[in-house]
Amino acid sequence: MSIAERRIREKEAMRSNILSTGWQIVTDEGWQSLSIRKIADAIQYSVPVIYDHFANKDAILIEFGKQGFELVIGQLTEAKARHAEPAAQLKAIADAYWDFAFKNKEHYQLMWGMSIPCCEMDKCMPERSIFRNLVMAPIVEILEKEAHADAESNACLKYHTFWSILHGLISIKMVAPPDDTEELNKRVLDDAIMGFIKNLES
Amino acid sequence: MSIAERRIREKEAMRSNILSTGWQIVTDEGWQSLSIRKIADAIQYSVPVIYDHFANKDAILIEFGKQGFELVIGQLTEAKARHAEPAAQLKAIADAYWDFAFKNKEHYQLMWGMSIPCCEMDKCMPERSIFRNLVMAPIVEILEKEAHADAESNACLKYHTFWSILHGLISIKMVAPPDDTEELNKRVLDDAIMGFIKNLES
DNA sequence: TTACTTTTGCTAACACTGTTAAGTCAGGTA
DNA sequence: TACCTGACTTAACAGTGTTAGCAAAAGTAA
Repeated sequence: MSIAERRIREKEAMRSNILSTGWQIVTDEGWQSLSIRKIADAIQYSVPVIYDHFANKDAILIEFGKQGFELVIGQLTEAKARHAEPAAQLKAIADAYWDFAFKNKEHYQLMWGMSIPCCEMDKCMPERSIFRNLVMAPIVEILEKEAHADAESNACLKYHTFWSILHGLISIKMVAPPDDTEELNKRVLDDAIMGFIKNLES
Repeated sequence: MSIAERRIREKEAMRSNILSTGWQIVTDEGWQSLSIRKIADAIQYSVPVIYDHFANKDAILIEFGKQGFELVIGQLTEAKARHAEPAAQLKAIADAYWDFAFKNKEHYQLMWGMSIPCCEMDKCMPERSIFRNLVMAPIVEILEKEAHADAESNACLKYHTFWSILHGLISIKMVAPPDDTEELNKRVLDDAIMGFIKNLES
């Protein structure tokens, strides 16, 4: 009983030790240079121990992606709650998402599988649908207010557009950082999102 | 004279042999699994000869990125030439860009440095500014037609927005391919780009 | 033609990756 | 006490990018 319990506890402790040590390496050197051996070295265990807790290296990176989703969902929820009007909510979500991406660059990249084969993503990431619902709700509200014929199916379309704009801007800025000013980038975001919202309402 | 010329010719032949053989591997197995040894094997030379022609593996991948730019610039130029009105030109460019991205997935990914450390990109890729000018021209035209106060500076903003929408849509579809229908994706593109153009004109 | 130099290409290694088979040894169980 | 299960290790396999050092061929000058 108690022994088995302790063993489970120890196993979980080891697992989270691997994750937090791994994350330390990621923040220090970038996720590209995370390696199983580096983790093993840091936790002072041999390499195969890590494979007792994770199927492979990708599983560890996917775990970080999940953590990223949990983080951003929290921040988006807060940002949304600060406003009543759906248009204002949408703008707040966009701003919060933007902030998150650049304050949590490593997380952001792992969330959208910049490293991981894409097919496994959807199964491992139920968080993506939470994110989706969060963004979709205010869009549906706006469309319904404007009494559009097919609000539901349009919302799906508009959701994709909304966060394509966001993700596009962020991707570009991440690939080629210092050739434009910080300020221009924020203006592009504002321009795009305000245009999008305006279009939604008309 | 003639001997030196032949040597240069042979050297260039070897270089393009490396590139075309490398590209064969990329199209067969994806750029992630391109390796120097695989190229060496395929061209039936030992590994170090490749380093006589390219500083490292990244240099080869960057070369493919360049080729991608040349390709897309050609196709966008054609698409643009088929229309007279700047709004129609912009739409045609967007459609052509979209087509290119999915018909040349490997090229597209290498163009935007999904593998390569970003800092070196700008130096190695003057093609990016050609691309930029190509897209910017019709935007400037529209803005000037509408007699906007600061057409020039706005165009820069709008250019970023335009292709952020494009790149965002494409990135998303590339990361998670089969969860939405082909048709929806095209509708999202049309929706986003038409909305963008409408905004530009008002 | 001979002697010298340059170029070309190779072998073999270094220092890393991810992953796993096989064995050791301690803790817990009957 | 004898056994067994698991935790943990060593050592290896099969890859990766990269480079030092050497042999042979090719071209040049006497």
